[in-house]
Amino acid sequence: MADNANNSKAGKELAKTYNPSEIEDRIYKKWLEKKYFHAEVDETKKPFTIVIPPPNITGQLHMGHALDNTMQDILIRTKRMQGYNALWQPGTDHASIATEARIVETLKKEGTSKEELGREKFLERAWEWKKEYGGRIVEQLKKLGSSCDWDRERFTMDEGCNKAVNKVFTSLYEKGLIYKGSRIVNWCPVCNTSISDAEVEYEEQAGHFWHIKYPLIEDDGSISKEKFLIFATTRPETMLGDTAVAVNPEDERYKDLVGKTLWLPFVDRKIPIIADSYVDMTFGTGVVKITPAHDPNDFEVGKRHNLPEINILNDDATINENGGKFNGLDRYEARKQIVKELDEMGLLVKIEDHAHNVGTCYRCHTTVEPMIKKQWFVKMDELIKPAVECIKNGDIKLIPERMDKAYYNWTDNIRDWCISRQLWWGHQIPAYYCADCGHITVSGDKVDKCEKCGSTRIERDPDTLDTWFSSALWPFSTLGWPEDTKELKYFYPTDVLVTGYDIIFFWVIRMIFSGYEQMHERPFKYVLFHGLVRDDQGRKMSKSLGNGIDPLEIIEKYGADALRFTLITGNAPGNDMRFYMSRVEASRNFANKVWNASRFIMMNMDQCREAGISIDFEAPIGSVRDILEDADRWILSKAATVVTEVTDSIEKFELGIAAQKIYDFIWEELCDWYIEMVKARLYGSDVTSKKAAMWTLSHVLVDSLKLLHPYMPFITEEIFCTLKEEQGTLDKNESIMISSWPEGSRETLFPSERESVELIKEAVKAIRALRTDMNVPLSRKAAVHVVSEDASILKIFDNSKNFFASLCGASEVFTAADKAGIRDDAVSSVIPGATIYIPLEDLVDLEKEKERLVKEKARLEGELKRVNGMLANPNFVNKAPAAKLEEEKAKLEKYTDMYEKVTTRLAQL
RNA sequence: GGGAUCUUAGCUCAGCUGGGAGAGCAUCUGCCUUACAAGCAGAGGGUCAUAGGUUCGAGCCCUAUAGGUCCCACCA
Repeated sequence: MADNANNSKAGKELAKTYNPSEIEDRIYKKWLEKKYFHAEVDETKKPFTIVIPPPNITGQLHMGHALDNTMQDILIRTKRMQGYNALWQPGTDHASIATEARIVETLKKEGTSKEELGREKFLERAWEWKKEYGGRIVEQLKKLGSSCDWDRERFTMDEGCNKAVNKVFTSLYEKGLIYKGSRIVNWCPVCNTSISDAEVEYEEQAGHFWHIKYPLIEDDGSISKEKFLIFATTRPETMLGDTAVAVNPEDERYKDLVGKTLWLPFVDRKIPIIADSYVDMTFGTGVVKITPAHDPNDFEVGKRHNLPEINILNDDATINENGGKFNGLDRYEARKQIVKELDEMGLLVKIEDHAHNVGTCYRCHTTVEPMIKKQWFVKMDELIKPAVECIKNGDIKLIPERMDKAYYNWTDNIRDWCISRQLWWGHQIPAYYCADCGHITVSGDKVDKCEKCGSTRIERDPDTLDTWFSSALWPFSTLGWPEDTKELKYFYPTDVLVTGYDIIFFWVIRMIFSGYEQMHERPFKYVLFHGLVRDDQGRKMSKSLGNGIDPLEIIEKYGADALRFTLITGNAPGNDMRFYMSRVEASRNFANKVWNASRFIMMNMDQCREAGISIDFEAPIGSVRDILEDADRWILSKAATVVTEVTDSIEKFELGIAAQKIYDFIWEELCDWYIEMVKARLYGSDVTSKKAAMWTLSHVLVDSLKLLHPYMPFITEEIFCTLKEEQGTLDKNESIMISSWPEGSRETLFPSERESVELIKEAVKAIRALRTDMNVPLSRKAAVHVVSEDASILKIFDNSKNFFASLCGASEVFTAADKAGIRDDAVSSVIPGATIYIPLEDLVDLEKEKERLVKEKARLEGELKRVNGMLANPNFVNKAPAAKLEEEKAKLEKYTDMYEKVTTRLAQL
């Protein structure tokens, strides 16, 4: 524990395990102070811009935010290191419904209400609330390491955004694209506001079909006792608003009845039987009751037949005065009563169980009621066109591509967007009504008199706009629009939008058409979608289930780096993922691995310095090329390759694949192989060899840290700075986040060394396997003999003798052209081009040895059969590409040789 | 009803344009080897949902089937 208490600064000994909690805040503070996140317009550099999906001010950081922002941070940090002028534009959303609900709740606890308080006072309270809690989520984003330009933080209700909203509203109104109309809208009786179609979520609920009959009114005006029309409904209470009953015009059963009237009970209304093709004659009885005021389809039918629209509901979903005796009852209570009374009247035919989808409010999940309300709408048919075109012609690319389909599905069926909300917290609609002439004046500026008649008896529309109206403008409003700012010119259009597929309809589409409409240009080039973070059982994380995992707790315990790495690996773009603690631990272990590898390297740097060996770690590869050994060239070559691959993967937004590549390179190639290979040199006395190894270690470590930095910003910064301080070059390398992205340069690619070290690895693995099979622990050293007729292979081993000791417990390595002088009972293993013998004196179990060789022989036989099969197939030989053919031929040669050696060895035993 | 997507090791998932099946965790066996036991080495484990098809060659492309998930529509 004492070790863990203090992560090192230079000079001090480094702690044995990495302890993120004490490092992260210190580093983040440094980044802020140094203003590394801040981007200014600079025409000499290429911009790279991301606007944050503004989190709600009511929100708390959850795993979805953590994932979303980690992805953005990875992209922005990478681009920043690649020399772009990277701007990550942050801000928050006022979240009208959610915030208003929060304030209303508080007021209720205080024994008052928003009505009692009045609009002005209410808004004051809301702003206070925003001041106190609105910044909470921003602080949480910082814990995650987000490199947002906080100097540019915005809010959807700040002055600039207000201007943008007013300007857009006014211009759309002037163009006739915003209109006020009486139409059927979704009404949430709890949030007490209308909501848009996108905000309705359908849930399957167990309900009933009530089969009801309405009596026919005879020609003499009497109510028939025998003749009825029977239909079914899932919402019997809406009958109070029925103004017709419809049948299909083609329906022979009812042809004669069309034009006659039925008697509607309770409200004692005569309603006509009409014919409309909307009715499906094959469904049920082919009869539909028509309630124009409370059903969107019926509304359309009503318009076609000039039916009266009778609203039977109050805003709180109780029955109003149009409901006769049920006036004042809650909708569900009324339903019960109506069914009961219909039954008593003999008008209830039967009740069936029926599962159906019910529209609910996406915020509070209350069942919404369709109601006719006078609301503001955005006319969508023209606006949506460029938003469809841009996906078709590739101006904007959705990732993964399959999101296109969902996108078109929405755009193809789009209806006008209801934008008015009966709320106070939000952008109040800039429309003013004249009490004298009724004219509507729409203006972003304060209006004192009617623009038409000059009357001062005007009143502003009390409603506010849908939250998404302002967030639709986010990519340009945050850059200063409607002012013609230099930021807007330089940073717009933004490059990538990163968000969850769940808000494609709410937000993404609306930003796209708004961008084209206002800026005449796409708002971003790519939309990178991610999925949901689910719990370990695949369930959505939710408050009601209590299965949410708090990212902040994970950060506290395992570090932000581990959380970020966990969220980004093992999942493909747009797919949901499950969150497992075991994966967080694995990420934490990886951070610790990086920490310890660095610790090892720095300890050896210390030792070099103490021994008076000076190494110029900043020296270019050209100046050390001559002293590099095979292993050095091998790892440098591997590093160059991984740099290229990782860079390409990130370019393609394959962030998880890139992360996996970095992980594999650092853990396997660098730690498990290269570091083990150079130990003998570091502990030995050959100064030149030591210098080459140290230079290589440092170089490869720095490149690895840089590649890893976008994923694990904190630990990489800590190690980088410690390393540079140790090397005395901190002044030139004050932070990894402003260092340059590594280049997979050609001069560090060494193909031949690559092959040679790969052969050595084969040999080491073979020896290790032999030892395990023979139960010889590494602590028991043994001589290794490499036999090959190929002098160049022997030379490879001669060059690499020095690391067999630490890698596989070799006491000595001998190379020879034949096996003369090696004990007959030495255990052996055949690798491509050579046979390895280990004389183990008394310890040999010949039976085991044979068993192993027989197994190996069988494996080779299998390989040979496969290769021979391919090469014997004339179709393959004729049609396969030449390179593939050569590859298979080479394999045949290799396996034949190995097979012969194994058989010979078996014969000897 | 329309669409998307998934089905790969015991579990959770990768697998980029078709060319000898991978990771993490779990399991088994050895190791406290002076960076790391949050570690090292070795091992076991998969007719890549099923059935056809295209191809010299299919986890990958096409068709059908079964099961799961999600989105959209909403026949009252």
